[in-house]
Amino acid sequence: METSSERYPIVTVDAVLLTLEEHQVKILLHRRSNAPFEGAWALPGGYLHLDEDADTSEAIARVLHDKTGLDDIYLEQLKTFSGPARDPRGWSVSVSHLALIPRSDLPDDLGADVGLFDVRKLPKTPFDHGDQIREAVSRLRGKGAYSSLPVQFLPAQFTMVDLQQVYEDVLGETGDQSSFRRKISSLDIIEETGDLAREGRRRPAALYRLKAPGRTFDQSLKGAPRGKT
Amino acid sequence: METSSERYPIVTVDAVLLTLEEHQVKILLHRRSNAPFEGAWALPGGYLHLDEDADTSEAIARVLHDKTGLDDIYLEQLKTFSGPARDPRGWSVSVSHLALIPRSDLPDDLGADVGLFDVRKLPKTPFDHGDQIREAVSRLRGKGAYSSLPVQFLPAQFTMVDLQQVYEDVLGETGDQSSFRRKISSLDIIEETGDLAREGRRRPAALYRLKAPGRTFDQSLKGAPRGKT
DNA sequence: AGAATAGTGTCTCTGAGACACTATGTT
DNA sequence: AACATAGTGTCTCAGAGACACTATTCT
Repeated sequence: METSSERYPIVTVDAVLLTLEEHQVKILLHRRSNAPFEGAWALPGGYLHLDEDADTSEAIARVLHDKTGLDDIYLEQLKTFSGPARDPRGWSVSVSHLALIPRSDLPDDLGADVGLFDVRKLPKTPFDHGDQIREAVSRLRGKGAYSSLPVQFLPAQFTMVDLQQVYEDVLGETGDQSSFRRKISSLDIIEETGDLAREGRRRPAALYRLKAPGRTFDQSLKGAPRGKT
Repeated sequence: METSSERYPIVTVDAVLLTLEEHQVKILLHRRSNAPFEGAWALPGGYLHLDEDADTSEAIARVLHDKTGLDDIYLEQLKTFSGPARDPRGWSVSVSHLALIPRSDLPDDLGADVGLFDVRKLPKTPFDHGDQIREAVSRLRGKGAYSSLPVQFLPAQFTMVDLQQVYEDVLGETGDQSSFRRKISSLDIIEETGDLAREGRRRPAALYRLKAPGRTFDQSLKGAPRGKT
């Protein structure tokens, strides 16, 4: 029966970490400090630590923590990429994850080896990172129209106007205010906090938050809240 | 200390192979011939063959070919399951796939170590196969309402009435004929073959086929038609 | 009070479901 | 011709977009 043809493949985890900056969907890339492709802009990723990771979501959460200092990032599994050629080190499997984060959770200055890039103007990336990014953006846009994914780009409290702006930035189209509010209400994913956003302008807006801590319905519960360290 | 391969986890591929029999969604399980869980009903699955598999989809296609003799099965990647506890042999990663097949493509008699089970009355399954099955059925039902997934349960040629029956079997609810035809037309996924199905009953029905060989839109192109070998 | 932004009421038009009808084959 | 199943026409109602209106706060 099993005559293992060789041994096991290399296994890694990667994250397509997206955020919104200047009304553009941007991706966080990181300069590789090791071979292969040392010095190239690439997705944050790394190996599993079999002695500490509970699953691949925890593994990528750990990697992101180590590379960006952030915890409690919204994560969901995207797709697994595999094959003999995608990594020059040999037959490999990469479990790719979608990560979403408000721009304000990142430091203003990211440093020299971390950068945010408009997803429509990407630098050359190694491996199949381009495919992973395309997959992630397509997931965001595809489900974005009627899911709670874009909410992850906002801080915990936000106004309806903020929310509408985010959806429009993600989908690249503007819409009617009244229709938007109706649609969001029917999705039943946010609730009023009771507070108001008074930012010195004119009439203050009501503040909302995501309803269930565990986000929406289908895939989302995966690597979501992470009560982790 | 356990067999832990220290650096890399065990990597396997599994398939949740679904079909439709007697208007029920059924899953193909297979009696394990090896440890662990020898003799238990489990998902068909196996190891990667690094010297012959081009990716995980090809790997699971090869496994299914070896276990059922079938080629050209509709496949799409489902999700990757991982963790230290899901397999007693150690930290493991399983890339799970959804496979759909017409009942008529399977032999009438499946033999003693292959069985079809109603997805609502599953036998005990080892590993996290129960989770994988739930995930697959939920994907089928979730996307089934407006995707071309259920078409994969039918042979290459089928009538509108056949098609409606399949959707209703999958979703578990009946609907209006006129509405159904309008919805399917708007999806633009099938086309008339020009032939008629004359099965000795009364008026013959027009025959249809899936439009693009590459199925629908979003995820489906993954492991789809497979001009394999 | 007036300006500016937040938030709502409502008209219309489209699209889905319900249901009755027509069409075309078999016996 | 009668019948059974395939396939279509159309009515109605609910929901989405467009747009004008009202509400609340700041200066």
